[in-house]
Amino acid sequence: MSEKRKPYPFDLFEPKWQSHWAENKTYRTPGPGEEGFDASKPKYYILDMFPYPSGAGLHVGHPEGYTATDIVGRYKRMNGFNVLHPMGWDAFGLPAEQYAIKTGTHPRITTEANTNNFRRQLQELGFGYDWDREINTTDPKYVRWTQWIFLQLYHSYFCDEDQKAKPVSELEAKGWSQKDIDEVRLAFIHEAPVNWSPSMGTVLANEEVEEWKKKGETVERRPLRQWMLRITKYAQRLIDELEPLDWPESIKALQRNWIGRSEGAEVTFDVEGNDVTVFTTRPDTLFGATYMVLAPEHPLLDELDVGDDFDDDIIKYQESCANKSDMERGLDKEKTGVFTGAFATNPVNGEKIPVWIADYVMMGYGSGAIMAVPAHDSRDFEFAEKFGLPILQVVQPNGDHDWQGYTDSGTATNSGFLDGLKTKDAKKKIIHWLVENEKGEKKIQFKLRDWLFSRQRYWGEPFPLLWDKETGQHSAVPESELPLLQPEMEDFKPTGDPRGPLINCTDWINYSEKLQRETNTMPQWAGSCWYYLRYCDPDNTENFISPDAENYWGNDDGFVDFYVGGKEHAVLHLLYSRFWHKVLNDLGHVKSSEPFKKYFAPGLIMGEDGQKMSKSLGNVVNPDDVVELYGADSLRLYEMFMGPLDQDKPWAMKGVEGVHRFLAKVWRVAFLEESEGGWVSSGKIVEGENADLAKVTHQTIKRVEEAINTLRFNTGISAMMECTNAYTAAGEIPRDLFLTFLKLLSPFAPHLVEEINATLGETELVSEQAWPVLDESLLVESEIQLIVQVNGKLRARMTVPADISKEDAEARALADPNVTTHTDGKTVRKVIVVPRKLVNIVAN
RNA sequence: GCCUCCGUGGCGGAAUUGGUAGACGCUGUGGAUUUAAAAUCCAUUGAUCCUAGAUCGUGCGGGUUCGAUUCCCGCCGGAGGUACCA
Repeated sequence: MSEKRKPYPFDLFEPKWQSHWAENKTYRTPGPGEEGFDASKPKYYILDMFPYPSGAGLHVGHPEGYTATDIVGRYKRMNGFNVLHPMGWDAFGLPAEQYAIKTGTHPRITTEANTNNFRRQLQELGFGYDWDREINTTDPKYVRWTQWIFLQLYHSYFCDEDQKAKPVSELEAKGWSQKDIDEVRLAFIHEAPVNWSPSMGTVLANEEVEEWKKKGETVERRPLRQWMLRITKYAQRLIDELEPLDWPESIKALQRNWIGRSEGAEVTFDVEGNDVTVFTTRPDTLFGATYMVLAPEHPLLDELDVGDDFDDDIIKYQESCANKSDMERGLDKEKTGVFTGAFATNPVNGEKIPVWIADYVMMGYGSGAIMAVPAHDSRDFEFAEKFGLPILQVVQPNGDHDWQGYTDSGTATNSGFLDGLKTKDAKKKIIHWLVENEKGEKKIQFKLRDWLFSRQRYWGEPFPLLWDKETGQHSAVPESELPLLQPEMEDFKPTGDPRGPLINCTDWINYSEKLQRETNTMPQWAGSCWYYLRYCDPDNTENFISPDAENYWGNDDGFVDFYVGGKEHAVLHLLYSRFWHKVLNDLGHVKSSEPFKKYFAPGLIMGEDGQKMSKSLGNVVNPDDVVELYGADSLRLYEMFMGPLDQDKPWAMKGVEGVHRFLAKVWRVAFLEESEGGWVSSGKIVEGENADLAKVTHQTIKRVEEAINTLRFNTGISAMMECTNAYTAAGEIPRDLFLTFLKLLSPFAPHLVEEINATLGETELVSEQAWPVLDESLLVESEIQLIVQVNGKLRARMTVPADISKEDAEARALADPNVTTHTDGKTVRKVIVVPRKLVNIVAN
């Protein structure tokens, strides 16, 4: 019966305000052309990564970033901005499909239930989203434009000369054949070994393999025809255009690393009458190449005529490698390989060197062939040692290092015309020589690979493409037929057919006598590649975004002003979005070339035990439980008070109690508890003035503003706690100061603030009022404290007039008894006076 | 191995153009209020010397400086990313 007494009645007023906001559309943000739009205001577009609405519901990690953006968004609103702060659902995805396979429940049903639950949870946290702009990637009205954008890629190629995408119609006009156009299309079909998951019945992108393997799925290599997107053409731009963005350096580094740019040279060797090109970052070591290694899959191996004995070895070795993924190859640290029986001719000196195959050379990087310089490459060194291949020094190390296995730069030696040159200069000279002699050229190589874009799933956007049954040529579905939705199905089981589950829907597949539909679907990334654009104009039926909306809400130097979301998406999602945005930019559909001007990644919230939250560890905190016990404001405030936003930090329920107590303290400034448990006016809010409280309040304005601008919310909350402590101690608080304070707190704890504000008789919502203006004059101190150090050690504090002269400060410091005890018997060598800070006396 | 970041009380963390280390909160201890509890309030809470006051103290070792948590060099430890990428 005796329910735990609530320190303030959040359970009554939080739902009340949430309904009020929803009914009055308090956070509705009209855009250009919409009723109530005020074009005179500046705009601010602040965006959260939209969630995948899983069956498990919201995790306490979600509200971390969402609260941060909510605070910044509310702050900007109060400062006169039109703030676009939307929310939606990245709702395609495997879990709903797998649930469908198990239960027969259509993914659309599951998805709807999950989004409803997520929406409820977010609304119960009081976030100021404009729910009229809600989007869902599975909504046919959204799918239509995802497919439309895909067709823009399909109809484009990358022009190397201008470094941008252009319509393939330009090539058609020049008389290019379809076959040649397909060689350059941004969306193209390609047969290659891919990661096929028998357990899931789909292929996966390289980037996804490890994630699913961890979850227990099986993945194997298998050659299949797949749709790819030619992201590699954008590699250089994706690096260069990252530079000016306001992103954390660590995230930029992650992307650069992933794109993996290497400068070097291509060198052509003759192998038994065939040209074989290798890529090397150290062309200066060409004289030290003592053998060549081909990847086991290298096409040359089929051409070579080396005799049956060698052929057998080669085939045996190829078979042993074929079953291993790149990842597994990496795990076998022990070098393996076989001699092919063939020899290559080193172009620079005519040396005959043996050609080997080994799986430490990958077909997917460079040309799938290397010149091995064992003296100056650790892998080649290891291989040469194991197989007794010659090791020839061609670099004289800087400093006192052993030349064997020395991989840094130095001075060329045993290298003919390069001898004596520093590595840097030797590189230049040898490249010049290679070009002159038509044996190679300078080359920039990237690790980034083209994006495997097709999946064999039901719950994804179907490709709006058709195949001619006779010619085998593909073509696009007319735009008027978009969206192209999946057919209704009862049975979602994988067929084992690598064309995916849609292959069973014969009615759907057969488009006409001649034409058949593509049965692959797009990966989950597709919808999240462009959703930030759709929020600006979510109901547009003519265009994916109107030029007016694009123009008003976007920036030229990065569309979204501020993007917040987990760093687990730092590489893939952010890279894919940037790629699509650049294509849309190249084709003239958007003005900016980058989607996100500023980006920030909140840290992970760990379990109370300091470990990552997981069901198996039983340390997961459910936001619903926290809201039930302490209210939404407490949850919001706690997540911001835990520590720096970008840092990983452990959950502590005691900490929630702490901020809960703080909010109760604010409540009790305005209210007094009756013996019956009700609340009446405290009578402490009065008309009047109080210079001390005015000073504290204005200091708090300053500190909270700084905290919001630098995303260090924890320090802003500390400031508000100190301010509240001052109010509590004061007894009576001037009404205008308290109302000012409420404005400061409102972005953090909007429910509590609106409730107090309304009860005080104010009629306008705090969130719709202007942010307080700092009065610097109130912060001016007439007296300040100076500290006095002797030899850098604190010895005394003195209260002095704020405008004290250096001379007076020095004189008073030297006379201070706490100072003289430490200077007596010593000679004062020097006195440093830092105005308004300290006096340091150097004496010995 | 490489890239990026981090290391401050019992805990989360404050303190940046180098200037009082430990703000704010949690925990602990003592007290007030209460029939009791909840809630609330007050004091105290880096270590050592066991009062004063002093000494030590921001991972370790150096350096620059009147002065270093902050800047520089070299280590140690941790987190994340990536990895036979030629």
